[in-house]
Amino acid sequence: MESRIDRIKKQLHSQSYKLTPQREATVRVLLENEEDHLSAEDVYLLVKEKSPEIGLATVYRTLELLAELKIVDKINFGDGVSRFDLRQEGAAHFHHHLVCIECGAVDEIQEDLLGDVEEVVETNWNFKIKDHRLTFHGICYRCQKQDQAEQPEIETANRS
Amino acid sequence: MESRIDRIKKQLHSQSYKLTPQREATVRVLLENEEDHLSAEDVYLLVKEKSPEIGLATVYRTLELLAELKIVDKINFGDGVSRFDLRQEGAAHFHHHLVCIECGAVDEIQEDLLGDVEEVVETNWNFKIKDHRLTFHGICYRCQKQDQAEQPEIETANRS
DNA sequence: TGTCAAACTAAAATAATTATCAATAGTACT
DNA sequence: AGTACTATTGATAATTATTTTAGTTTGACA
Repeated sequence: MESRIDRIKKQLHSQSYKLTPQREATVRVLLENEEDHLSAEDVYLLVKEKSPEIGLATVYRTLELLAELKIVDKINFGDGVSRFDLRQEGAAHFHHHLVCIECGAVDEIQEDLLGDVEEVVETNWNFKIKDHRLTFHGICYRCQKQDQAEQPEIETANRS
Repeated sequence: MESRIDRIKKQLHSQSYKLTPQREATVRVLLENEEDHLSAEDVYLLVKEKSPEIGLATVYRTLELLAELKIVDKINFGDGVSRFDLRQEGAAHFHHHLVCIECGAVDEIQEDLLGDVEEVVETNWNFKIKDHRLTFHGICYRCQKQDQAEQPEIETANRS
């Protein structure tokens, strides 16, 4: 955990940026909430709990900076806010997302599913891929289970 | 073209919405610019050319409605504005996008590249997929060509 | 210690989108 | 045709997310 911060520090230094206390606080929040997909506002509120004097603009600037250095990914699920996600260390590409249209949960897929697809795109469309975003919208396993429990008659009803 | 409008009209009627002149004007703009990925503002300006009395809010409302009925797709490339795209008729899935990080151009891929991937996701993650978004970020063929023309020495320089 | 640039906070500005609300158009019924 | 009703619209205010600005603080280095 600490080592993770150290490495981020080095990444910043290598581009002659500094890991200021505010930036460190922001990174820590991201580390502590790696599972979630926090919006800038979310990050701001969490950072504020530990460092109340921090400004929203600083959080925005820090996230922007981290995104530029590819330490975090800025993603957009179409709900109007940008979300920020720490990159897996050493991951060459972006992970994918499963967005549940019932409960809004966002799960991650770390595996790279697009190897073959990328090859096709690079050769067929002559496009040099640098990054990708893949998001599935649908119903997560939790909601499927719940739906089944609530409306077990659906299956028979449809059989008419 | 006219038949396309007719079909959209029917789709609206089937949900008891009407194809008002304003809505028709908006749809026409989308049809005439099917290749582009217009923002709400873009659509508004184009609609205004033919029907100057139309209001911005109406365009937003219409686009929202069309998106709800799955007649258009609302996409978000992370540049802060939502873009709107007519669905291919009968297309079960969303088409994919190639966003050039140099010139900003957005090209489309109509083929469905994700058949296999979706199957994997549905079974391995137990996720019922309803829709997907796949966007590649990279360098389009136009910029690749241009880069080559401008800096033909790069290749030899690297060979040192 | 003094200087300078980077980074900070708070507040104002901007951009995109949404909500409000009175006016209008269309429709259904008499 | 006339009235009541509902959907839709345009203008504009409000909201939300984000960026910029202005002035201040901090910390590295001569």
